[in-house]
Amino acid sequence: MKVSEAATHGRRAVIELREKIVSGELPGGMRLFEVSLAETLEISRTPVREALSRLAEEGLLDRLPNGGFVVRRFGYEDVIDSIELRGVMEGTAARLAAERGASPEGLARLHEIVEKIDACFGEGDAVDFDAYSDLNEDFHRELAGLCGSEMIRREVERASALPFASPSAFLPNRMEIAAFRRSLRSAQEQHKAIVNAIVGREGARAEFVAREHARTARHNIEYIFNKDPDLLAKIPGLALIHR
Amino acid sequence: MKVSEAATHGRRAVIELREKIVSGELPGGMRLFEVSLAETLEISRTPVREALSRLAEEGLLDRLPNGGFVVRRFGYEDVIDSIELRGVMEGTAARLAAERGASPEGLARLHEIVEKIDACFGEGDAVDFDAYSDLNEDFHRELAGLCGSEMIRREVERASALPFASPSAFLPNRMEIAAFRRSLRSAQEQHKAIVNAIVGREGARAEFVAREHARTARHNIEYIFNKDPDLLAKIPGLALIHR
DNA sequence: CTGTTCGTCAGTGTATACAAGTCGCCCTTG
DNA sequence: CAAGGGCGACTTGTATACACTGACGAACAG
Repeated sequence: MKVSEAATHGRRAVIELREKIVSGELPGGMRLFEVSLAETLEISRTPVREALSRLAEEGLLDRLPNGGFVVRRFGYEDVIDSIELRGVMEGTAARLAAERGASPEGLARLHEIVEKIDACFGEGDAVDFDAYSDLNEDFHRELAGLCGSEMIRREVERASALPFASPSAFLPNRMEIAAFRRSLRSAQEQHKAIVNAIVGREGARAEFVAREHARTARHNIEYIFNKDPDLLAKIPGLALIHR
Repeated sequence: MKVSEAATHGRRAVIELREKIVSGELPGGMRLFEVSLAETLEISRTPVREALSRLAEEGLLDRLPNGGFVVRRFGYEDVIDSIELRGVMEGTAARLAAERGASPEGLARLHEIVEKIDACFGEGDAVDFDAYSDLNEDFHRELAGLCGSEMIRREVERASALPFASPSAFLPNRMEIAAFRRSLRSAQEQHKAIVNAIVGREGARAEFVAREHARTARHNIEYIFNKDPDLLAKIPGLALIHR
């Protein structure tokens, strides 16, 4: 058996089912039955139950009042709202880091990430997307934990958990649109402003730049919905959106 | 079998275990073993697993990396942080209700609740605690759903889920301290200000009054920790705090 | 034709036996 | 004495049989 596979049937089931939900293969509103899933995945009902329970925790499934699960249905408004919530949570993490003070180590790591992101930009519109995407995630993860509170870190991460709420959800793998690439530069300016505000103990500024930063994602998704809805099925994590 | 009992062993186990955690009988940091819990509750391991899974979802347990659960450990900072987060979330709900507009029905229900709370106050410091407590919960629940977004409602409710994060966590059953009773009046003033701000589409005001409103709870818990720590074991939902 | 009741069945709830993994301890060996 | 390996107990993972419940439909009575 492959080592790369998660050790247990339960973990594997979580991964496979998540993939099927995110890809839209199990569409929103569909009820999931333990027996049929067990047959599909070729395991018994027990690890299936385990997996369903974890996916409910993750927010991809809803529990029915009398037992059973349905795939949660997400619409345009839910995407907007979850981006809004991520902005609010990241804003709170930034504000608390400014108000309560951030550890020198954390700030150093954040500065380092920002510098590395700078290095992703070349002449003109050229951007190293893959590197930017990874570093962007690092930045947001570091920000979440910066104020030193485990509870804040945890809840900020949670707000980024849904596939379309993540900070790099729309950081286009091979997106050719020039406006999107340019938006990365202004996003990086916001990264710097957030760090600067935290260093200067400017809580309100840190909070609201972080919120505005999340608006970039909202702007992108609005563009996609209005101008290029075909992209919906193509961008990972957007295929499950109900139209 | 009694009708009042939750239908399934699993549900009953959730209730009993939650009670034992909140009361401090199962202290923070304690590892929970399926077999021993099954023996204690006189059921098999299956519904115990189900219950543990739900309590992890609720935030009272943490999953261990290689299986198993521990009772989550909460300290003073966690109480402060979770109240902060509830304030942030309720602030967001209030702001969005102001910005996006609230339904007339929702606003009417909110007004009605506010009026009923007014009726809880008598001459001098007299307050009908029980009625206030129920109505206060109604107010916060109504506020959470006021902007019409199911996702916002759900996440605000979630932020109030931990026993010491709930809006009426410290609304003292039989608390004799006059200052606490007086604080209820100013809390009610804040209720009115929040509603007023929402009606007037003043998003920023709604958000920050709601945040300040949550500070009442923080103020109370700071008082308890500093001046009267014996109360910790007595107030429901505070017994699980690690000192 | 409509309402009610009973049966069937699909699906989850529960118990339990067995498998497999993890961790600590002890023994062995260098 | 230290390090490494292996043994064993303890705990969770998995399969499966059976119980229970709720929903739907058919049949019968009013």
